Amino acid sequence: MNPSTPAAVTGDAIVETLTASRALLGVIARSLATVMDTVTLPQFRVLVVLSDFGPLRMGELSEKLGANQSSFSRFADRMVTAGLISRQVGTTNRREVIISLTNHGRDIHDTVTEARRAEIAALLGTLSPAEREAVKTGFEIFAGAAGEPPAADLMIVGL
Amino acid sequence: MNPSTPAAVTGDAIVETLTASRALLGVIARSLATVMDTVTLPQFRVLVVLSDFGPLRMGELSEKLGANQSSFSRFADRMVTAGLISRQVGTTNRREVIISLTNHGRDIHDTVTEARRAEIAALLGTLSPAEREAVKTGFEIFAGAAGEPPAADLMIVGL
DNA sequence: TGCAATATATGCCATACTGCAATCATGAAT
DNA sequence: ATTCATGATTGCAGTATGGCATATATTGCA
Repeated sequence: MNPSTPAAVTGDAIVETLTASRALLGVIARSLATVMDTVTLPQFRVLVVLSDFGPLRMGELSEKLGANQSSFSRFADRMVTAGLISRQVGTTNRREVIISLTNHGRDIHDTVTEARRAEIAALLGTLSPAEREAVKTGFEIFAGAAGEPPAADLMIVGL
Repeated sequence: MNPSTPAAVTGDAIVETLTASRALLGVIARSLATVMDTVTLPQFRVLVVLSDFGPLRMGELSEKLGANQSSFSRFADRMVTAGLISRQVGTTNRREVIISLTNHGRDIHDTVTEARRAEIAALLGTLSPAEREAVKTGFEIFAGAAGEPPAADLMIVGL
């Protein structure tokens, strides 16, 4: 279409991608800000995992979080005390302890998710239909190429 | 161009945006993983700020980080001990203490930045020139609409 | 029944981060 | 010279997270 080399195009695209990633990180951060006085980042991560997978055993949960099992037991203590999750003895196997979201925990997760959606919706709302379509297409292509990040990667930053 | 309502387009675009944001968060997280055994997230944030603004006074730095000034003094102790930053008495005003990046601190910041660039470049490299262009355009539009996130927002997530 | 395996919890201890109040060092002003 | 203001550090105290080794409870097996 134009005489610029592929390398040059790629260079620009990298810069745009990094800029957009900062912008999206801002959205993520602001959505979290609303609940950061109630939960810590690692704790929020637990809410996300439980929301994705449903109730899990202590061991499964600690493994998914990459945490030491014994560390996680006390980690869970704090979240139970805060009313974010609940412990229940396993029905079939009484030595298992099942962790579930409480309503409060689910509310917090949903609050963040909704804040994120709302901000992005508002942001896209300022665009023309053509621009929205361009954003959607670009993100679609990028997300397809990148794939879903492994849960373990996201935990590095606590989300 | 087609009969779909703006609302429907926006809805799809929101989903794509959220998906892409997870993908980008994965890139960010992996780029940090390489240095997470050397620095903590809050500490890395200091490296970013110093890299952006150059040497700063204790007070300026703690303010930019939204931290209590006395907390930050000991926070700085740890980073000095780790060889990430250095303290220097101010030249004009001897009660000021200037914080600068050490070579080690700069290296760590650059390592992360470079890892991020490299992964995005590799990712974009798998796309056709037309797709790269579409990604660039979409991200450009989105970033333009979103604007640069305030530093305070990024600090919520420690970056 | 006695013993090994499994799942979780506890004892102990270490580090990172945070805030408030008080202190120390330096510079500026009266 | 004394007093006041500024900038940073220190004392004290608390929360969150983390790991290693050990103890407890339950189950399954011999």
